[in-house]
Formats: sequence, structure tokens, C-alpha cells
Amino acid sequence: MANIRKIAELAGVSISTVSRVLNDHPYVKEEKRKKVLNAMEQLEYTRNIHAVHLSKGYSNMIGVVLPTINIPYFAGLLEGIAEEAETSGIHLALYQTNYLLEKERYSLEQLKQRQIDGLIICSKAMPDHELMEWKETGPIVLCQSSQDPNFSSISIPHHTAFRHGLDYLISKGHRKIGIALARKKGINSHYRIKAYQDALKDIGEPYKEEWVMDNLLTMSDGETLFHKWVMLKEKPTAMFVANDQVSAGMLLEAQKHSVTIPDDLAILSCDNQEISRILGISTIEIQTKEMGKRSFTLMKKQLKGDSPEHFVLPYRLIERLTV
Amino acid sequence: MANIRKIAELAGVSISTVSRVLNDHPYVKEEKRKKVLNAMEQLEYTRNIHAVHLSKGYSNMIGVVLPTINIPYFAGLLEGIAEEAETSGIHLALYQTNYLLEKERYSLEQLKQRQIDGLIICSKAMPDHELMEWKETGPIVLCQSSQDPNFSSISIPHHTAFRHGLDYLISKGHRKIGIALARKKGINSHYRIKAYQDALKDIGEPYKEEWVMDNLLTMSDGETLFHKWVMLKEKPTAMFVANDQVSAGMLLEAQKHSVTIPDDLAILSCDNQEISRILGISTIEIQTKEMGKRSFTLMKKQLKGDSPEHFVLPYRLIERLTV
DNA sequence: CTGAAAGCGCTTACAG
DNA sequence: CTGAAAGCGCTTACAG
Repeated sequence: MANIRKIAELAGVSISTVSRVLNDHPYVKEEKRKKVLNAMEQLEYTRNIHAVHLSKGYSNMIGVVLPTINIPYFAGLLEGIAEEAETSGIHLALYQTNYLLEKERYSLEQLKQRQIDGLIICSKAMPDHELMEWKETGPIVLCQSSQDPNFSSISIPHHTAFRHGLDYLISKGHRKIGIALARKKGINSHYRIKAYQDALKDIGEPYKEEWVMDNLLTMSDGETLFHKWVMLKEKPTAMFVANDQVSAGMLLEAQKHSVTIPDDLAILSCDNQEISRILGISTIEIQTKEMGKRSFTLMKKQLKGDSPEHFVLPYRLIERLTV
Repeated sequence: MANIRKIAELAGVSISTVSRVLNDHPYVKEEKRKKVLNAMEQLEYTRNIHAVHLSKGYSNMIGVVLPTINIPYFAGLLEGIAEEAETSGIHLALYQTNYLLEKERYSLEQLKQRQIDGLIICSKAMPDHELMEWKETGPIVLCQSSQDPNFSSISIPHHTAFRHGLDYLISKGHRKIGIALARKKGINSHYRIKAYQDALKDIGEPYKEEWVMDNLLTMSDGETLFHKWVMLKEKPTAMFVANDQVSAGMLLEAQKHSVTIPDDLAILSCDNQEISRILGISTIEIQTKEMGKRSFTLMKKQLKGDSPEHFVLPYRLIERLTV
């Protein structure tokens, strides 16, 4: 494999000059540039990118942490991130964690070893205080609500948005409202539960643990959710579901069992993915792809030395047929 | 930032010894190992991975090329790939190409520069003869039918499977059959069209260009497809659709317009994603996640020097309610 | 505009 | 079991 030295020899210049040509530096006499270019062609030169990384001290690659790719919400985020990365000529390394702490730590370890220049965390199991220990490691962007001055963050205003949805349900006459979350533990869920409790208080309804469902991500989970609802002694008249896949599964299963939506059960969803439009599911739109793009923009800012920022994306309530 | 030399100094050993400790080599006296470990802790040492890569000549990272992440078929593949990569401790770099040739070339360029040790191509726009020019560049695995001895490949037997589906439709009494593809150009489509033509020939029906639809990927595309079908002067009684998202969109739109499935129109799909089970869509199962995993296994074999292999995954026809 | 030299931080025969 | 030395292939002040 030809290296820069061989090129220099063949072209009759110094390796400095070859490097300059390689990096499009000005101040190279056209004649020498030509010679170098020729030599590179003759020897079929390809730059060894590892040497560049070692010299420069960075890799031009950023990592993305997510629990699992094959869920529209995360696929949407990743799509946005990948689009922005592409236009910036920055590479993406993928860390699929399944919410396993060790894998999340592993990705942070990679940041430390400079395998990646920064890390975008789409969702995590790691508690905030543990993440804090990594704050000096490198730039980190969180796709979730955060006030932490050490990390950038992007999200929708979860408390406000969820409250908005709840008030909407209440305005439609519902007082018995259940909620369905992806994971109770996440920070987003934290805000949603808070909003839920606030809303209940305002209408003087008690908080019932059994009306807060969780561990729901897929359409199948939505089917399960429906049956859980069926089994409930006292049933909510409305469910506020944290993701469209689950809502869709629940809706379709309800229809199969001749439960009328929204009369027997109202469903309000989150995300506004394609399927919710097609099935006519009322939902709170979250622009996942846009969120992915913004997260990358925030990362780029941090990479060039800016301090972390917190960005809040707008949401909107889309009325359709399930409430 | 502490480097290996600093560690050596502090521990009172040579850098060779430090390196040995770092790489778990045998033949290091326990006492010295301890000293080195201590020194590393004191100086908060982190290995510079770029130096390792430069020295070793490889990066422990492989690239994945796909047109767009946010489509269940590709997300499924990627999920499988990521799972296997994780257990092998190999990193993944993502190249979202949108079927743009320049981006596909870019990913191959990265392979050449050793940014990645190998490339898994989930789907591509690049014609085979152009890809051929890159055969010396490094290990490449294709997730599509291929006999090319230069690349490994994994796929289902597209011709056989598609023919199987067609014969199934025919056995149900259909003779007017249309097909709906993602992209006419791909190699998979090539085999499918071939199978389609063969089947038509066998039952003595003519091949009609207007019954071969393409550019169909999403549920929205499925809605569009339904309306195209409606506008057709002469209508197929059955559509064989190459992906579940499109089938789902078509089915739901048909139901909205009181077109009875399968009586007015039969739909046979491909993939067997969750949604096809839930909507009761008859489909040909393709194990995308498994395919992703296998593609990675093939890659690993090539990385350790084995010659390329071609692996064919089984498929199965799942009868449900739409045929 | 150009080159010699130092530096990035590791790995790996080789000799002992 | 251990160390000195060469090597991986670039980049980047510095001096001219």
C-alpha cells in the first residue's frame, strides 16, 4: 500500500507538500500539485484515515445510543440524525443498547477512548446522576427533557403537552382516564405522570396505580393493553397512550372485539406517525425526524466548543376520530 | 492526557510491558502488572483507539448501507446486524444513501480508506458491474440474491418465493393478477418480475405493463396504490404486494371505500411484519432480523479470510384473511 | 511556496 | 518474562 512517503518520492517533493495537496491547502505551486496528483494516481494511493485521526486527535464520527432501532419513534430519530450527519460529512456509529446499562456504559467508554467525538443519546436507562460522572468525557446530547447544564438536550415540553392532551380528554367529558407509557422509569414518563397527577387533582379524581400501564412499545403491546383494559374492574373511559404503535394495536384489537372507539373507549395517542393518520387516531404530534436533525445540530455546536443548549420543539394536538 | 509512555515511567517498566498489560498478554509478572494497573488508575489513562487502529491496520468497524432507516424492512435488517455486531464487539457505521449513487460510492470509498473493515449493503442503486470494480477494496456482503463469487450474499429465493405466492393466488382462482414492487430496478424485483412473467405464461395470460406498479414503500404508498387500482380500466382481482406496509395501506384504504377484501380484491403481501398479523394480511414471511444477523456472520467469515459465500434463507407462506 | 523534523500513541518482532 | 527500537502514516508548527 502506497503511503505519503512513496508519493513524495515519486513526485520529487517533500511529504509536507503531499500532505498539503491532500488537504487542499493553498500555497502549493500548481506544477508540484500536478506531480503529486499524478503520483497518487500511479500508485493508487488511498489515505490511511487512522493516521489522520491519530494526528488530528479526533475521528469525525459521532455515536448514537438507542434501545432498539426497529421502533418507528427511534427509527425516525435516527433517520433525522443520519440525514444531518450526511450533509456534515460526519460518520455515525450505532449503539443499540436494549436499555442495558452495561451497553450504555460501553458507548460512553467509546467516547472516552475517542472512538467517537460525541454521543447522542436517544433514550437511556442510566440514571441522571450516573451520566453526570461522564460529563467531562465529551459532548453529549440528550433527546429528552433536561435542564442539566452539562449536556445539550432536545425534546418537546412533555409536561405541557401531556397536560394539554389530558385537558382535551377532560373537555370531551372524560373523568376516568388511564395512561399507557413505554417505560415508567424514563424522564419523559416522569413528566407525563406528573402532568397526569396534576390533571387528576384539578378534577378531583383519585390517582389509581392500576390505570397507569407501562412497558408498551409495539402494536402487539397495544393488543395486550386492550385486554388489560377489558379485565379492569373499573374501566377508564379514555386512555392516553404514549405512542402510536400501541394505540394502533389497541384500536384494532378493540374493533375486533366490537368495542366502539371512541364511544366505549376513547384513545388519545402520541407521535403522529403515518399509521395514526391512516387509522384516524387522535394524537399529539412529535416531530421525531426533526428532533433527530436538531439533536445533530446541537452536537455540532458542542463540537465546535459552544456550551450545551436546551432546545424545546413544538408539538400539536391533532383531532381525529378516536376521542 | 496520559499516554502509554507516562504510564511506563510511573510504573517503572517499559512501554512494551504496558502494552502487554493493556492487551491481556500472558507473560507479565504479576507484580509489574499491578504496578501498571495502578499507574493507569492514577493517571486516569484511556487508550487512544486511533493509535491502535493505525498500528493494527484495521478499525474493528463495519459499515452498513441502506436507503433509509425508517422503513420496517430495513430497520429489521439493521436491528439484526446491530445485535450480532454487539456480541462480536464490532462497531457499526451507518450510511443512509436514499439510493443515491454518490452516497453508495462514498461508503465504498470509506472501505477503501480503511475507515471500515467491511461493508454490508442492504440495498443499492448501483449496478452490479459498477460494484464489481470495488471487489478488491474489502469484504462486502449483499443482502440480496447474488451469484457473484466476489461478494457474500444472503437473501430468500426471490424467484421461487414469488412464484409460490403467485401459484397460491392462481390456486385460489385468480387469473388477473397485478404486482406491486418497491423499485422495479432492484435485483430482487428482477427475479420477482421474472417469476411473474413465468406464471402468466403458464396460465396463458398476457403480461401487462400497467399491472406492474412500483415505487411503493410506505403505508401512504399503499393508499395511493389502492386508488391506482380503482382507476384501472381492467382491474386485477388480486394484487401481490412486495411489502407489508404497502399492503396495510392498501387494505385499510380499500375498507374505507367499501371494497371488500378478498372478494373484490385479494391482497397477498411480503414480509410478515407485526402489522400483517394484526390486520390479517396473508403474506410471505421474510425473516428480516435473521437476515441481518446472518449477513453479519457472513461478514465475520470474510474478515477472517474465508472466501465469499451465498446463503439462502427459507421463507414461508402465511395464509390469513386477504386472499 | 517548501522541506526537515517532531509529534500523535500505540503494536510487534527481535534479542535477551 | 522484559525492554529497546522500528514501524504504522499522517499533520503541523517552524524556519526559510
